[in-house]
Amino acid sequence: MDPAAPHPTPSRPDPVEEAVRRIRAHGERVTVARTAVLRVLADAGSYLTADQTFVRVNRAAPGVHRTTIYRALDALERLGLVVQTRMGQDAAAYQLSPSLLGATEPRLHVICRTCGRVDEVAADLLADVAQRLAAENQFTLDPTAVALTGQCTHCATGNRSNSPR
Amino acid sequence: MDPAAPHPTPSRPDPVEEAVRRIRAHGERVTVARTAVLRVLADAGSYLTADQTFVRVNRAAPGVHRTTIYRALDALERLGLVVQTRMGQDAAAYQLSPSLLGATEPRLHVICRTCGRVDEVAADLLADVAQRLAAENQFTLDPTAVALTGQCTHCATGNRSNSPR
DNA sequence: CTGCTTGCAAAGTGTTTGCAGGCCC
DNA sequence: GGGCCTGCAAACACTTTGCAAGCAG
Repeated sequence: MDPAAPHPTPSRPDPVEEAVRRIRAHGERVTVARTAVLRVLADAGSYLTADQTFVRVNRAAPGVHRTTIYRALDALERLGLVVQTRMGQDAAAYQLSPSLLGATEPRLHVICRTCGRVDEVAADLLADVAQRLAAENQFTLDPTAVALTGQCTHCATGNRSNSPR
Repeated sequence: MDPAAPHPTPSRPDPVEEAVRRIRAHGERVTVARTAVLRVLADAGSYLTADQTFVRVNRAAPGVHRTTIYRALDALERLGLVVQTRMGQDAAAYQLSPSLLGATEPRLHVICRTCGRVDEVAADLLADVAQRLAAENQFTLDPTAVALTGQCTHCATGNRSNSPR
């Protein structure tokens, strides 16, 4: 409850501050909408869709238009501050870039095709794959943008009682 | 050009015939639309979107409605005869199930985030990943449904002259 | 004949665009 | 103050749904 130490890692300031710095460094503008989007993504534990971001941003900064969320997310992605991932058929999902979080590895998730559940998995899972792609196909894999689809044990064992989505 | 040997592997007849057999085995109906969809997918070298399938089906069987393509693809996917993959932001892409082609491994592709190009890669690329997911996360990976995103050398080397999509 | 499939039209969802006004730098 | 960002409305692409008619089994 110490207001002076909101985070366990004081050495890493605030990802939002760092992001703002980088926006300026790129010569782009820091606006209420963009800052709010960054804050919301920073506070979110995992992926957020554009719509979820819209809802949360409007709690803190009412009046921000849905279109602006899309444009802000797009701009932040171009600046490398936000990463977009596609999971299944659904809306695109966004998270802060690992570089802002001090993480060397991005968060990696698997999604169950049947029940739609999302689980986090070992971040280095695709390390070998990335190396092989670089060597054999001259292709630089973006592990964050990869959505691994399949089935969780619960659904794979023929459990049909799950909500199909 | 020998009409009696259209395929180098005569032991495997026609994926469409096999698919039709399985449709019947599941107690579902074999229709012109479904057969045409299967034929088109069988003849296609790689992924087809629903719309591409629609266009090609209508060349062979004019009058088939776009909605029917969606419903046919959905039905065939439920029967395990067709696999759907999402690539980037674009429309869903479909291919015949590997089980129909006698292949043990599905086709695997990488897509360049910048220029949108799709390349086929080694089919066993994700074998280790699948094993790890099974062991560590009790998760059955569906390699066919995975779209690997990243950048091709051409775009990664700062080449900005590409059509951005 | 029974009811799964289809055609048609319309709605739905997620996302993008054009334009005028507003705010950041 | 110049021009990037935004709000608003409309368009957009892809996909789904309701209903009546049609065809497979």
